[in-house]
Amino acid sequence: MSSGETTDTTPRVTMEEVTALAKRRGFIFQSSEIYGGIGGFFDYGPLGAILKRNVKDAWWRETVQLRDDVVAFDSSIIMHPQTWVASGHVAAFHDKLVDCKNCKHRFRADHLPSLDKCPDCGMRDMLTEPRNFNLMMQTSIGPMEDSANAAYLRPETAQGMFVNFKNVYQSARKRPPFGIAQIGKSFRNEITPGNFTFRVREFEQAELEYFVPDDGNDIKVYEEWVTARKKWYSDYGVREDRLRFYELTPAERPHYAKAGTDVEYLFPWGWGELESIAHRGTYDLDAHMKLSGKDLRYFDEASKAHYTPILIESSAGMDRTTLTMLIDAYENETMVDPENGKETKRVVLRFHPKIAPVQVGVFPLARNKPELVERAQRIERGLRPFFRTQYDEGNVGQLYRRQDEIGTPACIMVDYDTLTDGSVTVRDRDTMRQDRLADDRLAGYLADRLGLP
RNA sequence: GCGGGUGUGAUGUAAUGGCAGCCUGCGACCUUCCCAAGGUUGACGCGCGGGUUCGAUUCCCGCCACCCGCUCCA
Repeated sequence: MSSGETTDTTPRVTMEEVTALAKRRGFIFQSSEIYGGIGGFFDYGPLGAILKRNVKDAWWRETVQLRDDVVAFDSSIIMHPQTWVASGHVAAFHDKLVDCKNCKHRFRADHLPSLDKCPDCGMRDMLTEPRNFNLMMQTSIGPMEDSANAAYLRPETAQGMFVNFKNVYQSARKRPPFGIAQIGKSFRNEITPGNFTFRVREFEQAELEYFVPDDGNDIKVYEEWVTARKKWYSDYGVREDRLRFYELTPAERPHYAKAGTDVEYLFPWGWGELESIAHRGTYDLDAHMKLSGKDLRYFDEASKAHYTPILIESSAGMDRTTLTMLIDAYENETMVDPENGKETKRVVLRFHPKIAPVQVGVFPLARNKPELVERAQRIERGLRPFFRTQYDEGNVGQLYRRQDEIGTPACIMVDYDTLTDGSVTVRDRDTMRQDRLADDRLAGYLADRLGLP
């Protein structure tokens, strides 16, 4: 969309490679596969669950833990149905849509001048009946199914923080500027799920709602958050040339928003949105105040007056970010052995050490030598409280390749010298270089290489 | 939801109206020991449901899932 793109848009990997590896190594599976699968839902396997957790932890650490102006939150998935009236989701998600059977275009029924003629191709009698497309998932509260107790699964986590603004501001003893953050599941009846875990019907969001006073600093705070989020992606190793921060034009953003930025990653199928950072004005709190009749303003001691805070929001998709980490780390590498000139290939996931599901692999040089096995297992157990470790044994080359394929940054080999002088070799995932060091230096070396636990 | 395509072990694939073969991976054992070494061996498959047929993984129909577009935008 933005002009003057200089990025090489050639996919580095295909989605087939990524999905095959994700399944073979236990990152991500299609949900309910033995029953034929169910569209738009996925399960995270042993490595994927850790990867996603690490992504969420990284977000939480930088957004909540390391700041004194953001507090934690965890709201319920099902909220009072009026919430979604105020948020606009009931209206927006209840639009009647018609399709043209001739040109296949789709229109909002209330935007059409006539229901018998297609505004695009001009054909008559090709439009379908207006149909409801409610993108919110419905359920019912209580054992009796009737319309009186209908409820929705939240399509975003943000509203839980909006409606609780006053609870938090009173109990946490915070005054704007301050933020509320949460990570949680949301649900949408996407018309067309697809692109693996990119567009799904059940997904996890990490959302920050930052409330600022209307003192003229709102744009500055918004820009600080854009900068903070840029730093986050960069700190966790997403390639800069595959990431862009697209600033929305006034026409592209809602009428109440003074600014908006989409964070986009270059997926194999093209640019896709990971996160949206938005200046939302007082729109959300105003809507809830109007519908509920409750006062959601805060009291400013200095001026002895009540104000509605301005909202700066960052809303990031955790499944999308996890997928980004997987794709961005994926590398098909061809190497030439300097000794014999032979070409070898390997698949390596270059995860940032802090999000790699396994950080340290520990192996004995030979599996049929009990003293090597015992020593390697002892070292692995010693590192386990501080790093995500994995013990394995087998053929040396296979052990390394297997760890490359799941993105383990460091591998420790216990050999015969270990038994005599206690030294081990540490093999680096990216350079494949090996360093020999004394075992009492191991923990410090790894902490340095992988980051503090 | 609409149009087009696809569906064979965990992965990537081959062939076939009558035994489904292979690569990689995975497990066990032997041997070797520093980058997918060698040997022996094992487990796992025709997406689901109907129909045609003596017999269907193969042909037909329906469903489901996936891929490409429309749509959606965390």
